[in-house]
Amino acid sequence: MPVTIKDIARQLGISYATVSRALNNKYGVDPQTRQQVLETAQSLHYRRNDLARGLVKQRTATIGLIVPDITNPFYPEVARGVEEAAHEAGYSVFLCNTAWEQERELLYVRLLAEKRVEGLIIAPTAQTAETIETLLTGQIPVIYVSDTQNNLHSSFIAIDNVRGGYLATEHLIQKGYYPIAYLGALEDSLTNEERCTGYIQALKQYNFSEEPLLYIGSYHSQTAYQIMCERIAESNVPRAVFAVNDLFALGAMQAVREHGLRIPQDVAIVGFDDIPLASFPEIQLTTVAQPKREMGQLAFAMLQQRMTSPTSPPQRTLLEPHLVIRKSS
Amino acid sequence: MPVTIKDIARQLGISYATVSRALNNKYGVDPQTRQQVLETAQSLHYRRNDLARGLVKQRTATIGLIVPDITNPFYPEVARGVEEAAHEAGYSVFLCNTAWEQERELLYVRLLAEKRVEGLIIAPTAQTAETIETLLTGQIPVIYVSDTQNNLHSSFIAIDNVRGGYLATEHLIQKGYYPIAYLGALEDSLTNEERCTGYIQALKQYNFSEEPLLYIGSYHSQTAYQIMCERIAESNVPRAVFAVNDLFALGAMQAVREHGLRIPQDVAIVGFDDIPLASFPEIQLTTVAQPKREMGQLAFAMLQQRMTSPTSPPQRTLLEPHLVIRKSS
DNA sequence: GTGAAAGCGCTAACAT
DNA sequence: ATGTTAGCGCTTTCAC
Repeated sequence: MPVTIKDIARQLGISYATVSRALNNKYGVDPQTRQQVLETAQSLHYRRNDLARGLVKQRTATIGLIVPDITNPFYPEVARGVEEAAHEAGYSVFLCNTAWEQERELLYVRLLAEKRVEGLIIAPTAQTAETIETLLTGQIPVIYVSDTQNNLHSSFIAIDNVRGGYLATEHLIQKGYYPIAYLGALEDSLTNEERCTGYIQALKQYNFSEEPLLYIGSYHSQTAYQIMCERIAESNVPRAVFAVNDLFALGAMQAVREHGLRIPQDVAIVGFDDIPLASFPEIQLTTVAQPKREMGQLAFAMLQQRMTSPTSPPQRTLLEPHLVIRKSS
Repeated sequence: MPVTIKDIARQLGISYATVSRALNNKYGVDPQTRQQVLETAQSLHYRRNDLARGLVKQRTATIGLIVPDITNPFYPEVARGVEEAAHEAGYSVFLCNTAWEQERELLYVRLLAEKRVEGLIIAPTAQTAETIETLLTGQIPVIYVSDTQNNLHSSFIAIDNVRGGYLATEHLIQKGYYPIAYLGALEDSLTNEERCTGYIQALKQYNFSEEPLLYIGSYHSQTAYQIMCERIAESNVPRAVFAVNDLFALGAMQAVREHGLRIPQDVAIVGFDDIPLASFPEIQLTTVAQPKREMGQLAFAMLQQRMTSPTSPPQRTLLEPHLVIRKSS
């Protein structure tokens, strides 16, 4: 049985209210008493019980952060941003990983709500926003990060994926590559759709005769690799590939290189995210950069705003994407 | 103000004890009553308060996982293993990232203890074990992962770093490379030291005339890169490099390649961890593999054992490292 | 099958 | 400056 403030009070022969006051640096405690309390707390290895504290204070100073894939370097970067900002504001953050499973996502939302986190930042697996909203029913403010949301009452911060897709594709078109394929995922769907929309827009804009070439697979690390391998086996290789994210681009790159094709001479590749690896010498992946860390920080700032004034109107922040051209295209 | 079981009870004109029973699927509740309770709970958007529940039950079904660097692909993999195992056992896990800051690590230990997690899995930043132990004073079971511990009363699961360092260096020696440098970090110290010890052992074993060549820097993503750049600038490039981990190896690789040197013809490189990238075609990094996912799963299994029988003797698991030879050496 | 009541560890009035 | 007390939301005896 852990030590409580009552144990301290008993040992000192004082009331436990005084102990509480001393421990929390409140006014009206004799400096000497406080000193004694602090000392016995130390010697008894007292640890305050945040469950009890949260229960009475109706505050936990904790937020939840739910990400779909901790294995994709993009999300850890965002997470660090959130963490930095939260830490500075006196909040601690509980990070949960859903591994692209929608069921887990809802589980964690429920769990975090039950643990009474004061806010939630979610990089959703798909268009689960509706479900999440009904699950929370406005009880806890939510900020969606790296994912736009259709329903107008929810706040999000994301990059302009359509524009990003457009920029990437435009670049490939201007380089004269033809045909250009889009390599995407089923999950991650809204993000995926938007980037794909940008791709199609660019195609239409510049060359309406070119049909979209969509390679869509499930979101596993090997998907992009496999899809490209199949195309190569069929001798049906596109001149250029725009991948929904850098991990997919890397998978494609791997497949292309393993089959002795050169980048960009045989196949040009563009990704999305600008993960640390993209700038690596032998990778040199052209990609649409996202301000990951900043997105995390901003997400927390938005959340804090909603935590302090829940009635404020939802914020919908769309960041400008920025194409980073490297040797892969 | 959130909905409580009292609200449900009031609306139904029953006592809230019954509501609690119904909600928890306890015996002795009229099926019809239960049904009604469930329905009103739903319609009122009731969410149970885990703070209150944990307070009375003295259980939270939650564990904490503290990692030093979520940005290093090694840790997310371990984290997934922990999560999988924990989830299966009905525990949820709160992941905390210390960013290699010892102060933060202690902060999180304290925080998680106050939140009454039932167990802690820590991949420590350094030899903080002593401090952590005194902080917890046996109140919460701890498993150290990916880090051996000197004090015999603590449990850990780690790879045999000395052996790993030995294997890597032995490989480079047998390839005939000379001189061989060790590229390590200040932080991560015990792990670092052990791998370095293995390196020195191999050197002594095979060629006692060769002096250890130690390149030690702080643990930032750019450190390895910078150190190697300096050596290259000085025209003082070792024939081979054994790096404390794959991220360092990658940094070295980047420096080497940017300066027009070839791998392994000019400089051979070996890493440690076998992160997903290591097998990438144009990387092909020889490395000491660690069973990351399994380590996470085992860590949880060990923790569970200690949570159920806290008096059981500490377990000290040392896994066998496995050298994966690729083109970089 | 259900209600009344105690109590988990703590904070915050309200007294003194 | 300190003690007393109520109560946060819940589970769990113990009655009935």
